[in-house]
Amino acid sequence: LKSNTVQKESRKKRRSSGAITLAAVAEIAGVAPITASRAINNPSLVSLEVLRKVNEAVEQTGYVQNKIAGSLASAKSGLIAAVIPNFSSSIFLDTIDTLNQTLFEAGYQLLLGQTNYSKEREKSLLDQIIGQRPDGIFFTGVISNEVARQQLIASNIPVVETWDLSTDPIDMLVGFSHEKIGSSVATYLLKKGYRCLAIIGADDERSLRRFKSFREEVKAQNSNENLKPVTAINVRASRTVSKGREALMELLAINPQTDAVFCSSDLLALGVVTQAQHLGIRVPQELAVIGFGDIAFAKDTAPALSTVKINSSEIGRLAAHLLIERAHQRFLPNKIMDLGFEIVERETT
Amino acid sequence: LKSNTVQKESRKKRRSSGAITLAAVAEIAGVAPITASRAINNPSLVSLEVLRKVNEAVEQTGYVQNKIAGSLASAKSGLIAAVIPNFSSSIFLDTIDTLNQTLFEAGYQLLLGQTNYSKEREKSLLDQIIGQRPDGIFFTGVISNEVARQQLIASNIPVVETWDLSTDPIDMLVGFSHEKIGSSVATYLLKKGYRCLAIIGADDERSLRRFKSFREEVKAQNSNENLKPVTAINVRASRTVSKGREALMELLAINPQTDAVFCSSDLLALGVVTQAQHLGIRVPQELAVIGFGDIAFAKDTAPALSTVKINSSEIGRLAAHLLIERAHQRFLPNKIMDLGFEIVERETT
DNA sequence: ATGAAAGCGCTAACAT
DNA sequence: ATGTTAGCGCTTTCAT
Repeated sequence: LKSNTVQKESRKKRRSSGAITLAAVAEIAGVAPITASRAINNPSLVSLEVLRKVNEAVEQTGYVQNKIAGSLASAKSGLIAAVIPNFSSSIFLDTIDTLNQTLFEAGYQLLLGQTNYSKEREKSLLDQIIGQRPDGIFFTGVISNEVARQQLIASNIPVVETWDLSTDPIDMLVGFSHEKIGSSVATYLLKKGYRCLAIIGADDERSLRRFKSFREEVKAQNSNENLKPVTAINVRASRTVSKGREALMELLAINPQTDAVFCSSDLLALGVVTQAQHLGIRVPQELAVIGFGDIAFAKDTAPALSTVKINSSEIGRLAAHLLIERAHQRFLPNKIMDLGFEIVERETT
Repeated sequence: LKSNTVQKESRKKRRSSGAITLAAVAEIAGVAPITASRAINNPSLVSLEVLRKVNEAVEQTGYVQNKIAGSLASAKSGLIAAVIPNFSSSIFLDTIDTLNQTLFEAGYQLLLGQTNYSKEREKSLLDQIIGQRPDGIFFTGVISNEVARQQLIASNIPVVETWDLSTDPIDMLVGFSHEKIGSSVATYLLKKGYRCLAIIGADDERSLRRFKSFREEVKAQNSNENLKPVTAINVRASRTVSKGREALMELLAINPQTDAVFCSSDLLALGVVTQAQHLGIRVPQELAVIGFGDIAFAKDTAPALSTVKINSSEIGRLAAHLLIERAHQRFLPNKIMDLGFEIVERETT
């Protein structure tokens, strides 16, 4: 049986990666390549007889589809890109986890890029990503850079922005209002009777927006009451427990009367609580602490941490569904979805 | 100027994704497509004049390379796949973080897949991944499934296995010995004077191997001393703080004299410490606790957590370098690298 | 330093 | 239900 790969006149040019191709499988099965393709990708289109022969040939050769070639031919890559700031902020990972699960079940692979909160990095990452022609792009946050926005719109790739609300998303949006969170937390703490409020947080854009409305709410309620101005400690990019401990020391040096702190992350809040315990400050009697994110073990710390809970898994699930729908060209009426938030009262407030 | 895309006889078949192609850029720049390609990918090969014209055309059109087409032509995808169990075990994320950083700087994109500790899932993920023809694959852990191993070897894709040591890796390996960790921790606790040891852990393969050698070490040292047998609490797949709290209750019910616990993760250990505090058990005087992983805030808990530290970032960095070297067809002498570990003594032992 | 030609391996489009 | 043909958009190979 002369079923060896025929070496042509052997003067023309050749390359080939050496891997088994669909054409080889088709030849063994005794059908045309397109028929083998159908048998593999859409079995209902071929006869049982053909299906059997093709499957046999696949088994025999150990054939694995070259999706690169398929992507080029069909203009569908089967890839969805996700852009995240980093892997340390575990708060985003629940979202990515669920996003990935949901996408995988629908047959998509996840292409992951991290920006480290750098706008330049975000731009070069975006070029790389668009180059890969993904079937959709998921962003943690919204894109403000106008050049990037235009590029995304021009690329015609479905986009979901998340973790925020904005009036003019590039395409789709699944998020919540940081402004509402800031004012709600302020109102909550004031209602609980705290009078000298402070904030400890990172200087990323979303934290800053929460803090801004927090301050404004305090100021607004100050007309009829006698409130101290809000003290702010900026921890830059460090959202860690140890930074929270340091930040409390800094805060108490500036304003020892502080009786409530709103932190931009649960880890920072945990640090504040730990440090307060070290200093013999009773939580929440002398100092109330509220975090942000509701990480998995917030309820298991001692005392259990009060925080702002976001349904981060739901963001991932919804974003995945939106992208999949869009990839299938389906009509989507609601392009902006507000998932809200919840203040979870535990033992630190 | 008739520079519009000429619609041929308009009876033949056409498709085209509609995006700007390299050919279009080349035409505007007045050069051949291959020259435009060189100007973009390897500027040193073209004259300054050509470079200028091509850059101008790129700017003008907003051209973004189609890497899918490039990948097909060059048999290089620019993608490296990473397989992780999940996103919740933050211990793996430092590795992935560094892996991703290092790869990005070298121009690679990360394709991420999660197995959820399921062998079936791992297999179907692998098919999907090989289909994308990545330039390398990173595994968290080692691959035991023989079919998968053969498939990977046949695929000819560079592979790094990690987080473990094995005598016959598929290709390259960056890890450490779980057996040595188990026996070292046992020796350490016994030297500190603890006499009734216990383990609390998940039932993944690597934890079990640490525990096995932990037990064996205790048994081995029992010949000359009078040690109690090791009690074991299996928490299945939950490596959470709250599970650690539950597990301690379970443990004390079974064996109230326990004076030292080795946990398979820092979060579990943290739960044990928290629960001990709730119960009024002094740590480490009445109960010693040691974790695994050295998560970022292990040093900031109260009391600070003793643990086993793995250089997880280094695993990512090394793996990235190995894959990149291999992708460039370079020779690699040391295929197995043992990164070791360190017992970090803090306040809980 | 630049270009012409020929594919990479697959699938869409149009037959039959 | 199956096949024929012609690309997808790029880069390799070989010339000049």
